[in-house]
Amino acid sequence: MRHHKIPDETIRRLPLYWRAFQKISQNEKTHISSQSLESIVNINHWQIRKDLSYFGALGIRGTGYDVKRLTKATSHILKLNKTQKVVLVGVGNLGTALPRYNAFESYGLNIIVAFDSNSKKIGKKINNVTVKNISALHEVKSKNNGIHIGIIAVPATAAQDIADKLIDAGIYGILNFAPIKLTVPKKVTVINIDIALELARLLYYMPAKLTKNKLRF
Amino acid sequence: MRHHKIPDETIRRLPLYWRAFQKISQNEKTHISSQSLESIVNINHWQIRKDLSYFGALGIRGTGYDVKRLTKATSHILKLNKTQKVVLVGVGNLGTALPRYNAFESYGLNIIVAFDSNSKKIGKKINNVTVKNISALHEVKSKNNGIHIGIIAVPATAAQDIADKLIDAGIYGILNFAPIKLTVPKKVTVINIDIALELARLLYYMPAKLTKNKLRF
DNA sequence: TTAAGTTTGTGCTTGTAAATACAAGCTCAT
DNA sequence: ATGAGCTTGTATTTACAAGCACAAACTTAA
Repeated sequence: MRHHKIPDETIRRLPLYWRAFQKISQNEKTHISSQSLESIVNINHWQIRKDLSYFGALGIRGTGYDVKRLTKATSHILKLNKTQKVVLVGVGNLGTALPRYNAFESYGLNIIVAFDSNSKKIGKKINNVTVKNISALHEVKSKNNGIHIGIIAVPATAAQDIADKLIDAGIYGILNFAPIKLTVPKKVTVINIDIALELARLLYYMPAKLTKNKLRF
Repeated sequence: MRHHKIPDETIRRLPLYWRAFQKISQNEKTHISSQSLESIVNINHWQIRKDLSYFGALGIRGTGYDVKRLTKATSHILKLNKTQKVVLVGVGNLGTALPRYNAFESYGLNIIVAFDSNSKKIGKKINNVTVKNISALHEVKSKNNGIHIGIIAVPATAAQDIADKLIDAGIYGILNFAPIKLTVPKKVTVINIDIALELARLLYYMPAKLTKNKLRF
């Protein structure tokens, strides 16, 4: 199994496993079966086994998975074993919420600096994160301080320009909240979160009778 | 094609098309080909044609798609042709950002009331949205005012309880920001946005040399 | 009217992930 | 040490979505 390409969907689930392992290891339990893990993470036990098997035989038949070992393994795979520095661009409504959002900490992710173009915001501190002028974005590179991930929380019109600047500054991964598809070199990975789109999509699944509108087209 | 089940992935792209049509109809253009649409939404032209064909023959061969007609059709499918009322629960860091987030408006989505358990926040207004005590959540039902969508932006520990309450109050669709898988009846649709998870997932795709950590497991 | 040029709609192929079933491997009690 | 009872790892099947190619249908110009 080891040399197969790991499915993206497996990677998507991995942080869930990791978070569960963290929680379990706080209890006294040293081992856990895929069956009991299922009830924690709400993922089928066979799916769990298949996912974990991509990274080699990590479990012990008859006993289950060694929680410590799995924590170590998934930490390593997801590169969560040391704190990761993140740069944020855009401290508007959404951007301001992110440095305060403590869910990042649980993954060892740390927003260490923010940038904005609005001069009123520059110099402010959001939960210990200083907001700098966007023209200083290149500093991220020159300081070469191990920042490889950026969050874009600017309006759609500015997003591509910011993405280009981030990549210039040595960023290899972008979490993009702007509702636009960014064009980036192959070496750069972009993950999009389009909140309004998800909400709009949700509407489709609503029972039609609730939102009755007769219309032919 | 009409009677086939429409793929979820098609539904996921539909809001993107819709947004593009809105923009195009502001220009003078009355028709657009899948080819030119590709350059706007960054989705392959054959994918666009296949997606749209699920809803019947909406285009004209040799000419393209009638923008007005498509706007109407996609609006109807996504139920975006009239303003949709949304209820928000939890006005913490993330929750506070959402009523101010103008991206919702562009889809005709309208947060009309918010709830929180923190007494300090109750009575406040966030961008014209009043924050009420969470104990009054049932009002949503009694008023029966056409609210069928809820946003959960509370801590993971409280999320399931809030979900239950929302469903009791007549909510059929939940946008869940809490990092937990909600258990809901089949008639209710849940869409999850787990921001920290996406950021953690991004790490996996980063070049290993950048975050060098040697470790065997 | 006809032929050249466009553009859609869809059948077919390929790729990817979920679901299933079960053999292989481990533990523990006797 | 042996067999009953678990639990993993994976081969196979099933389901779904992407990618492709091209005939069908329309437009326009002569």
